[in-house]
Amino acid sequence: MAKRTRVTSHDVAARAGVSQPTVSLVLSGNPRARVAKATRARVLRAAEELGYRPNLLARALVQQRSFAIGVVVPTLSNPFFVDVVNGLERVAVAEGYAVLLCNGRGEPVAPQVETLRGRMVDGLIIDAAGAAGLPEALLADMTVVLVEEVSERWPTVTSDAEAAGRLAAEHLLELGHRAVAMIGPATDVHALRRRERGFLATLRQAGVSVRSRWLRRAPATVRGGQEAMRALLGLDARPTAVFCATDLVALGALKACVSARVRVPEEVSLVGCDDIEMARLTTPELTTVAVPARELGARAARLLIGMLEGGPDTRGRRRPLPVSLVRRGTTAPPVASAGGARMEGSR
Amino acid sequence: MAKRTRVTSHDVAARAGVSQPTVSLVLSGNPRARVAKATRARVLRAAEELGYRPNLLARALVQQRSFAIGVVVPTLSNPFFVDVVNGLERVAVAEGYAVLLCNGRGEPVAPQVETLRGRMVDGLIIDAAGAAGLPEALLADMTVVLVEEVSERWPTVTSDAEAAGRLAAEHLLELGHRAVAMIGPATDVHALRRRERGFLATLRQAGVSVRSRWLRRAPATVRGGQEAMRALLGLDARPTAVFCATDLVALGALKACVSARVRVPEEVSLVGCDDIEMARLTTPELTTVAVPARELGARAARLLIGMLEGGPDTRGRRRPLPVSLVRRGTTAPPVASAGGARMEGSR
DNA sequence: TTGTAAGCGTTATCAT
DNA sequence: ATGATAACGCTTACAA
Repeated sequence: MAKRTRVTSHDVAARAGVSQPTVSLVLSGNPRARVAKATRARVLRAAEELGYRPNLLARALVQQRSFAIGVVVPTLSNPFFVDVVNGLERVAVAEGYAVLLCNGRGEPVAPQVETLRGRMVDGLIIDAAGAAGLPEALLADMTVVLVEEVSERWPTVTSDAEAAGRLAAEHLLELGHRAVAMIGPATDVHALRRRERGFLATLRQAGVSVRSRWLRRAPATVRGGQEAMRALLGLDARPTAVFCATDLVALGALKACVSARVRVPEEVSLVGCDDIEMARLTTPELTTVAVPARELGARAARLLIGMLEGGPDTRGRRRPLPVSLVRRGTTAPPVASAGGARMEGSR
Repeated sequence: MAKRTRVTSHDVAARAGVSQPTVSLVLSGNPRARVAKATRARVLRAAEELGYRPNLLARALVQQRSFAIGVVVPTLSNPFFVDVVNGLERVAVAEGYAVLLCNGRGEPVAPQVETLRGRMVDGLIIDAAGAAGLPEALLADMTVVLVEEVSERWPTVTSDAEAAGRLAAEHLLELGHRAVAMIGPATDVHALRRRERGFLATLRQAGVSVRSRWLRRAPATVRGGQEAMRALLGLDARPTAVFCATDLVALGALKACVSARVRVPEEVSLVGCDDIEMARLTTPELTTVAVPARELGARAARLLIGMLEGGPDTRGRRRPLPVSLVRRGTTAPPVASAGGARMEGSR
């Protein structure tokens, strides 16, 4: 709020020579508002002249409805989440909802949810932010949709994360890789765990097991991928292929390979997951599994708004969004000599 | 808002056997609240048991203060702005302000500002979103800080954009480049214009002029850079070096070169601007001018909050934040044969 | 068709 | 130390 008091519906009423509720009647777009043409015109002109903007807070207070939805994402530094948000905002705005975006920045989300709650958002979309770990009371009596998580309690929108892992595994197996590693999630992010599970299960079914030293865990960041890959390259026995839980990790891994002068894909194949824009900008381009981020967001928004508007029961779990393998430059058949060479560490 | 009505201070009052204002007195953390220890304890317990959360909307309404600041950025798909937001959020949250983030998504910002205004944010930070072009009335009686823009009307926080252009030019000149091109901004984004101006002015002072066909304009996106670079490479006479207004553009340009099998930096040098994380992930790594995004955001937040709290006049324009050249792999001296070769277009 | 009155959940200014 | 009472700016019956 600015210091000097803003123009209210009272001011408009005074100027138009009508009562304040009449102003409200005219301006709130209430369909069954029966106002004389003349007064309506006067009110509209007065509002225009005064530059009147309704106070949405006051409106929300009385309507018990803010027409705002809260969105919690773990970070915006991963372009994947930016895409989810983009998809979701487009829908929300079109439906007349404002989006209050809470950037987790890696910090605990509870306070953020708290804030959103306090600001009386009509509903909440929580994306991969560990809603399961949230105190029960925090989300009591809230309308919530979860993205990329599972829950008995709230409806969810997910991608087919296990399929993502499976596709990556099948691709590597098909190329002939048997010495396969993975850089999985360091924290308990549901979708990433499922990618891992799908990957490992598929390998196992093919009779390939991932040695424990080849199953690394790293934060879902470039740096995380970089460090994990560095460790992998430092091992006596190296894998011929690595699946990374996210593209950001894969980009870090690729960087680590380049720094260590390990050729990709000749010496080691790399598969990411998400298909962020950056995946096409490296050389070689990153082979990855495309996950429909925007559609994930759009669906979540549609589902939430549907629930808010109390339409027919839309909560029925829809099937996960399909993912697809995108073959690019970081994967190739393994060379025969794999599994033994040792590198001297870079940097 | 959820359907079933939420617990209010009245409920707490009833349970604690006190009046509602007493509850407010206890819970609002008012320093000069003189409440008996016993009552205070009872109130706190009742609140705890009921899971009471104050309605920030109601509070804002009566206090004429929402403790929220609005932030408008042109897009979150450029990591640079994500960093600005990160820097700014850290400060805001520490100072007890919530951040209402408005993602421009390339669409006009007026409606977004409108929303923020309606939601009674205490102040507004507008980053490179063309606040100058906004209708006068829209920002009337608002407390505003501009980032990376100039304005007589509002205080601003900027980086030294002209220096950014100058550093890029000096670097290229030093390497011996004379056939120099630039991919500038397609729209009127102030900082980008100034980068361009600094670049061109420095070249001119060194007696180098940029041919008009070598001065391209493109949206500040990867695709924009890609297409502009493709056009540049298709020219009969090619430049030996290209300065891109942003890293995203430079990344696109680099990609275009790789696709066209034009070697960087041997055949063409590339300089970006911003120093986003991605700049270090390509091969070769991108030479760029580092701009302190987070610090830009942090300063803006500090300035705005200072104004809101009505501290001493902090509005005095501070000097722009310094930028610095980061020499990496996409720049090298030109080869002698430059300026003539023609490529057959890729794709 | 329009004005009056009530109330949304707070905080703030008084009496008591 | 605490309890009425009056805002804050709006929407929504209900009266006129």
